[in-house]
Amino acid sequence: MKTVPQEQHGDVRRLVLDAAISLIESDGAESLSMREVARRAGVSHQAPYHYFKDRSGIFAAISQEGFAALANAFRQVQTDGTLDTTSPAKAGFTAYLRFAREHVGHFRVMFRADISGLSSHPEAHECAEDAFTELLNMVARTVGHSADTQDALTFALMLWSQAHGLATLFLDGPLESRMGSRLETEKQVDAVIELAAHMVSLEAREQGLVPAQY
Amino acid sequence: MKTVPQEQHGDVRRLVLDAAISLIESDGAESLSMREVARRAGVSHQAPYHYFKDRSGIFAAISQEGFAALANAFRQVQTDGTLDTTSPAKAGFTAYLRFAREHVGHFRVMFRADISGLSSHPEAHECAEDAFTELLNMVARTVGHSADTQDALTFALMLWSQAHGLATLFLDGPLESRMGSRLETEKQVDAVIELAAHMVSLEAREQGLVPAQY
DNA sequence: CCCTTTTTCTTGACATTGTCAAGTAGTACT
DNA sequence: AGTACTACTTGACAATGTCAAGAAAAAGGG
Repeated sequence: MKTVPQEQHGDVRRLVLDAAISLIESDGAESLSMREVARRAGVSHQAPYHYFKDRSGIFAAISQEGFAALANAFRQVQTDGTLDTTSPAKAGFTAYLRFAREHVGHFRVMFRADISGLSSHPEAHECAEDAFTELLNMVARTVGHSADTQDALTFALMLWSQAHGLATLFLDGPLESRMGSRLETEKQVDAVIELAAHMVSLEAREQGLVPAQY
Repeated sequence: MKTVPQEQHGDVRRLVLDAAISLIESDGAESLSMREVARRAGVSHQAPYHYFKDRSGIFAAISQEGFAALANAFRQVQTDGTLDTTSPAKAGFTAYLRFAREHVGHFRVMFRADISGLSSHPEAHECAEDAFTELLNMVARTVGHSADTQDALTFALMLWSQAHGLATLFLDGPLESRMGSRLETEKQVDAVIELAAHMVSLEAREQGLVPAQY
């Protein structure tokens, strides 16, 4: 088993990653600079290169971390057995939106093919695959289990698209100005979630889906 | 030692924009460089500055162009009076995804708050507002007209989220590797569209929505 | 035609960036 | 002590965004 770099003394790797994430949160991925990150971590401009091959290495590490956290979030959606069968998708939607809001820095990297590093960094790619698997599991668990694999995939993709679109539109989309306060925005998101979850129920009923309890 | 003006007083502005868009399409917005764009447009490294205030000015122009084109696309969805009442949202979804696929360069800029310039460039912002208005119109026209303004907004946002999420996931998301061929991907997208459109029909029927024909 | 003004583009310069190369202080083990 | 390795640092270089200033070309008027 491989040793994962843990909290040693003043772990520079962690400092660098956190600086990068907070930089992305505040100014977007565009303006992440190796040197600025190093500066904020209080190290020389070359220190980060000891932990990350290059700039894209930092992005890859962030997206890896992000997908791992997302998979975790999926895993924790209603595993306690108390399923809301009238609105089975709501918990999933809410969890996705919360993840996006609480991990803005990660989220902004994970879904950008040009910087996510999923194609070039296998370890990040694996975490993404894992997250997708957990998504499928979550859908089967909460909404229902399709007999046909293809149908299950399509259903899951539809749900993911809905959640992902909502998250990206409200995070980075052109809606900020249109919405008034932060509270207003929150209310609007909840309304969309409610509507979408209701539609999912209708569809699930028509398809005769039932949650895979266990 | 200067290059012959092969383009007849060709609009440098257009050349620069097209070079930028194609660069973003192939390598992502991250790697758009003023100087590379100028090089591809066959002009000096400072020529673009005559048409765009700075790098962000180019992005703003692209997102403005993009939102204008998107508004246009919305306007053209089923204006011929032949509405598909059993699957009223399908045309809209399809149009959105076609727009995304045919304007990848624009699309990648329009929905990134850090580079879209919507907050700093009013003319781009206005085009975005316009596109949103046209979205609302399109929804009322094809799916149905809600009495309650709030409901109509929520419904439109739900539809937009669904379409947008699907577009972004398939354009830049972690699905490329999972999908096999390009054809496979296309089929999967169509399946999701079909499912989503079906759900919209169910919901519209329950809400008693009817398309606003005129 | 020439002269002036404005638009359009160029060259030059500078600070900042990503990254390679090489050096150095500390720790671990022999 | 010596040797190897880790975790950095300093130095250098090409490339980038952008400011400043100049040149060329076009436009307009006499």
